[in-house]
This record gives sequence, C-alpha cells and structure tokens, in this order.
Amino acid sequence: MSGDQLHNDSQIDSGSRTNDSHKHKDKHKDREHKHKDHKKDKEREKSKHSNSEHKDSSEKKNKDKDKVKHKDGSSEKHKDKHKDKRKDEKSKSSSRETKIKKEKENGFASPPQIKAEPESNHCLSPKHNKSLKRERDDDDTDFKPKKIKIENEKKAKKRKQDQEDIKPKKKTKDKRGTAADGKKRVKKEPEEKWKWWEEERYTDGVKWKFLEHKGPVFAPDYEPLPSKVKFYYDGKPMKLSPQTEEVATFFAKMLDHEYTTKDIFRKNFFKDWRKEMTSEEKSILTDLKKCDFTEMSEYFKAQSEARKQMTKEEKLKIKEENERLLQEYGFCVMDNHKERIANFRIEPPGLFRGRGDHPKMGMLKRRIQPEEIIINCSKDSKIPPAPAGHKWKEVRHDNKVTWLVSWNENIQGSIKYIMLNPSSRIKGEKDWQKYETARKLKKCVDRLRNQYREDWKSKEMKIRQRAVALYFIDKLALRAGNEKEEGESADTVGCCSLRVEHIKLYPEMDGQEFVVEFDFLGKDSIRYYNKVPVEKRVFKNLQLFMENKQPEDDLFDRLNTSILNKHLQELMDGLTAKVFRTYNASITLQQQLKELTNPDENLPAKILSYNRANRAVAVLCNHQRAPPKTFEKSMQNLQTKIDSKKDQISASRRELKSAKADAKVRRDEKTKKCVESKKKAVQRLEEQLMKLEVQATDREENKQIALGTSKLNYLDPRISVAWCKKWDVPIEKIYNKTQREKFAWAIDMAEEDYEF
DNA sequence: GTGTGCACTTAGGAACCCTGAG
DNA sequence: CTCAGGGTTCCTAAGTGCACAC
Repeated sequence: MSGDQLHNDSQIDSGSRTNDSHKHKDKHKDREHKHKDHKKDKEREKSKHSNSEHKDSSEKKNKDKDKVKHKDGSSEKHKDKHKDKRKDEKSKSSSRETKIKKEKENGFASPPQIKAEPESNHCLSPKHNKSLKRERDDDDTDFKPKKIKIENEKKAKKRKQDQEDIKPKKKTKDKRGTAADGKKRVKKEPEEKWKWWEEERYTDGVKWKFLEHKGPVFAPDYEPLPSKVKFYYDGKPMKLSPQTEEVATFFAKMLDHEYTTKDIFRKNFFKDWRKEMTSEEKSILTDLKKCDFTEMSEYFKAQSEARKQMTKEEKLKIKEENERLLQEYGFCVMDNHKERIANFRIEPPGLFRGRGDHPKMGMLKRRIQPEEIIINCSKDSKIPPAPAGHKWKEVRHDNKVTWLVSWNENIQGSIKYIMLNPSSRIKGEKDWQKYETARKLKKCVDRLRNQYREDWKSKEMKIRQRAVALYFIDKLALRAGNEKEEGESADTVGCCSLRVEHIKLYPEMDGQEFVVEFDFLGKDSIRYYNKVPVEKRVFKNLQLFMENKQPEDDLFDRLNTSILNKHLQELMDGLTAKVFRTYNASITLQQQLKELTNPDENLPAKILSYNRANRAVAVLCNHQRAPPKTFEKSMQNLQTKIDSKKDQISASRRELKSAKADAKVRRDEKTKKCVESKKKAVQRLEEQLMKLEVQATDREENKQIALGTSKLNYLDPRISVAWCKKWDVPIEKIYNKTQREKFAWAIDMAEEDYEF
C-alpha cells in the first residue's frame, strides 16, 4: 500500500464517479454478475483533495482528542488496488484526509462510556410522545425561542397567550377565509415578515387549512425549425414530421455532450424516438448512425449566441416577462399567508440524463399535458383553470400533504410534485423539527453507542450486522442504503446495501491495525473512498460477515433499512438512520467552530475559519463537486494578484524607509506626517495581501468540496447564527439572501449562546 | 417480513446573472 | 464599457422513510 501515496501531486486522483457496473442482486438469490463493459468514459473523476495545510492544522488541534480512541483517518489516497473493475479506471482516490479531524470532532473519539450529557436519559422514553408536534413544544422551552431571554417563564407564558390569541383567529379565519380574504392580508405582509415560528403548529398530520394557487406553468409548445435547417439521413435531406423533429432536436441539442456517444444512451434514444415517428419515417430511419443532426445543432448554437447578443432592452423585456410569470404563478396562499412556490413550471420534455451509469439514459421524457395533472388545493379556494381546451386529470383537496400539483413521470414511473419554497412555513417547520430531532439524539448518543458496541458481541447475526452498520452510519456518516431495483438506475449503494466487493480488510496497514478500505459509489454516483481503522471487534465481525460470500453478495445480508430504522425507533422516538448524518454534521460544525475560531483574528480570517469548519462537515458527508473548469486558471490569476501585491508592498516599504531616514534628518512636521502616511499605506497593502492569501487558501481547499449541500441541509443554522453574533460577523457573510430567507427562523431565534 | 406507492429531503451540475478589474 | 469569473438560482435526479396491502 504504501506505494500508493500518490499523492503528491495534487492532482490527485480522481475518484471517479464512475461506475462500474456490477449488478448484483438481491439478497439471497444468486446473483448474476454482469459486468459491464464499458469503461467509464470520461466521466469525470472527482477527487478529493485535501489540503495539507488545512489538515495539519486541524490535526494539531485535535491531537489531544486523538489519543483517545482511534485515530483513524488516515486516508491515503488510494490507488488502484481494486482489481476488479475499477482497475482500469483511473482510479483516483479521493483522499479524504480531512476526515481525520472530523472524527474527533464529533466526539466519537471519546470513550463511550461517559456521562456526558446531563440529561442523557432524556430520550429514553421512546414511545410516548408520539406526536411530533408535541415534541417540539416541549423542546421549545429548552431552546429559548426568541429573543427575550430573561425569565423564561414569563416569556413562555406570554407566548402561549399570544398564540392563543392569534391562532384561533387565524385558523378560524382561514377556514373559511375566502380567497379574497386571504389575499388581502397577504398584501401587507411583506413589510413585516411573518414569524411562523412563533405560532402554534398543526398536530395530527394536517398540513394546512386553506390553500389556493394558480396551477402550474406548462413548457412552451414546440416550435418547428425553419425549413432551411435540414436533417439528413444517409447524406440526404429529409423533412421530419413535427413530432419526430421535436425529439430529434432534443438529441441535436446534446450533440456535443459526451453521452450522445454512449451506446446505452443512443440505444435508448433511438428506441424512444422511433416510437414518435410516422410509419413512413419509421421505415426509413433505421440506423442512428446515418442520422445527421449537425445542421440542427449549429442552428441552436447560433440561437444561443444570438440570445447572448441581444440588446439590453430585449433582455429586459424577457426579464420582465419572467417576473410577471413569477408574480402570477410563483406564489400561493396557504393559511392566510402568501408563500413562494419552489418549482411552478412543469418539467419540459427532453432526453433523460441520469447520473452515473444510468441504464435509462437517453430515454424520452414526455411532454406533460394538463390531462395528466392533479391539482391539490382547498375546497373553498379558487380552483385554477386548466389551459383553454383542456382539463385537469383531477382536482383534490388533501390537506394532509404539502404539494400543490403532481404528475407522473414516465422514466422511473415516479410522481413529481410542485411544492413550496424552503422559506415557507411548511418547509421551515419541518426543517426546524429535523434539527430538534438531531439534538435529541445528542442527548442519548452515548447510550446508543454503548448499546451498539454491546451488540457487536451478540449471538445473533442479525443484531451484529445491525450494530456494525450502525457504527458505520454513526462514525462515517454513511447514508442508510435502501435497496434499489436492479436495472432501474445506476448501481449505487449506502450502508445497508454495501456489498462484499465494496470493502477490503487490512489487519494492518501503515502502522495501523484493523483498517477497512471503503470504495463504492453512493448517491448520484459519487465515489466514496476511505480507509478507516476500526475497532478489533468490528473488524472481526466484518470478516465473519464476508465468509463464504461472493464479491457481489450483500455484506449485511440479514439487514435492511427497515429493520435498522425499526430498531432505531425503539431506541429513541423519531430516530432514523439519517438523523445521525444531521447530528454528526451539526455537532462537527459546532466543535470545529469552537476550535478554529481565533478571537484575535480579523473578519476574513474568521470567515476562513467558518469555511473550514463547514468544509470539515462537507468532507465528512462526502459532498464533492467537479473541480470548476476554470479552477487552475483562476487560481493562477489570484496568485498573480498576490505577487503584484507583494511587489507593491516592498516598494511601499522602501518608500517608508527612506521617508523615515529623511525624517530623522529633517525632523519637521511635514516629514513626520509623510512617514505616518507611508506607514498607513504599507499597512493597508498588507491587509489587502492577507485578504488575498486567505481567499487563495480557501479556494484551494475547496477545489473539489461542495459546501452548499451541508450548509443547506445538515447544519443547524442556529449554530451559525450564534457564531456570527458571538464574533460580530455579519450574517450576510455566511448566508446569502436566499439562505437568509430559508433560515429566517434561526436568525430570529438564536442567541449567541445557542448550543446545538 | 415483503413489496409497492407515495411524500418529501437531499444532491450536483447547468444556466443565468452580477460585479469589479482593466 | 467589456468581459471573465464566481456566486446564485434553477433544475430535476436520487435518495430516505413511512404506510399499507398481502
């Protein structure tokens, strides 16, 4: 192994999101192993790069904790060792060194036993308080909702009262609140933002009492190509029927994308395309290779070029039109409040592009007609009219769900929905609740960890598997891993669906004992690669689970997510596998912020610390991105700026020096002043330099890490808000406008002493 | 238990847009 | 004023988890 250290260069390997393909199958039956041919094309590989600097520092910081249990994390960059499939790939490894730190950070390292949280038993009582809502209420008291921190009691009381006042009113009103009614009040709302988090929540599954909206916006009709744009078959121009032509344009638009060269894509496309053809076309167009779409493709390129060249006025006009649509269709009224809709447009037809090695890539995604649309709204609302000459498939009034519109999608046969924006009450409450559940886990995580450690010794295989899987979910923040239907989507796995071929055991590696090497494709076919030292008992169990199995067999053959979640539910009310991800992400952020923030540093440095804490989480959760295409170049540019700034500084220093010398001789006011101003100039430049350097570091460390996903979905926003307050960092530096809207509740309620 | 449908969250990349350096 | 580049928004795929039928 050691050879592998490839790493020196940064570039690293990439991990590819590749896909290998094996398919495997269901548990217990035999599995066929089909190997797919293909190589991954150039799928882009991603690699994770870890910045050494970063690592060091964190390592340092964590040193102490390290000692505690395992230090794991050593991740090397991996090399190809996997013989099987991946070998050819350029495997790249993703080195996630940073992983190291996170572990400690999140407290795993600490010995299990422990006392730790005072109220650890808090979560013991699983079953009763069932209603989530209730739960929240309870919690409320503990996390001090609003600003007033003085006397909680009073506050609480008062709050309740307020609610009492408000609520009944509202609710009743809503009830029959006619549309007009609703709208009216809505109007003024913008001025004072509605603080839904100060109101009572619905219980028992009701999501709203009143809901009115305008229905979806459909994709524009197909506009046939000008007749001068020709399609050629076997070298001869051929006029296509509109339907056939439309589908052809979908392909033409993707012509320079790599997947139009993939066999599966072409095969799926051609099959679906033929279904749209007239019988005459069908008889002529029998070979995709003979189809020439280049003229069509050129035409679209020219069009998009033309769009770019439009005058300001034209652009403005388009913008206004979009704004008009947004105003008309982009909002709904839910319980007396105007709320923004997330996606009010029906997905336009096109060719399906799955991620990774998707068996359905290239299939035709059909155009959706009003006759396929289900509208959901309240009975007493104004029901949106279907487009002229059409009718809806159905209008229903189900207030136990949050969606406004739904339709069936033809590729996977799943249902698509139009729902509200993250800033809405309905999404916000749920989000808040999610973090409350994670905080509840915090209170009993030690107990749970002890429990699964005990279970490693169980006589029952099923329990052992469950315990080891849970350990991975907790320690490595793996996803649950539901089973998927083979052939319906790319071959990806999560914890419960790991196969023997996804891990390798090393009794000893690089001076560490019991190392497990993970290498698999997770959600979105993003590669997860990690080498982790585990406890001996876990290691032995893994050996046992792998005995007598083929590579394509399930590692945890007695386990699935439903068994696991059922167990978790018994341990803590509301607990599921994904809560561990939320919990570990948030606690890691909190701990990293504590460790990395230096009170004496200036604003940019503090922000860098924040980003590093955020990055530690992103690494933990394996949130990768393709390095921006312009990455190298932009890095270079930055470096150039830094260099020139340095030159400026030395020049400026020289001037200062000579001014000083001058002042020594002359000793008059004027020269003194001159020295002062030169001094200032040097300082200013140095500050600018620092800023640039911080920026460079931040960017470099972020090369293939995506911070957005964790920030949006895993980090309790109150942690960030509290940190901003504590260190006087403007919240705008951390959250942009959209994010501030989504997290308005947290921004309003978290104080600087908020503890996750 | 298993299989299936449904609702809803989480995810990365493309498209779009804005800004600040030159 | 232009244009690159980086942030933001849009888009929709791909997950999780629960309920329900058998």
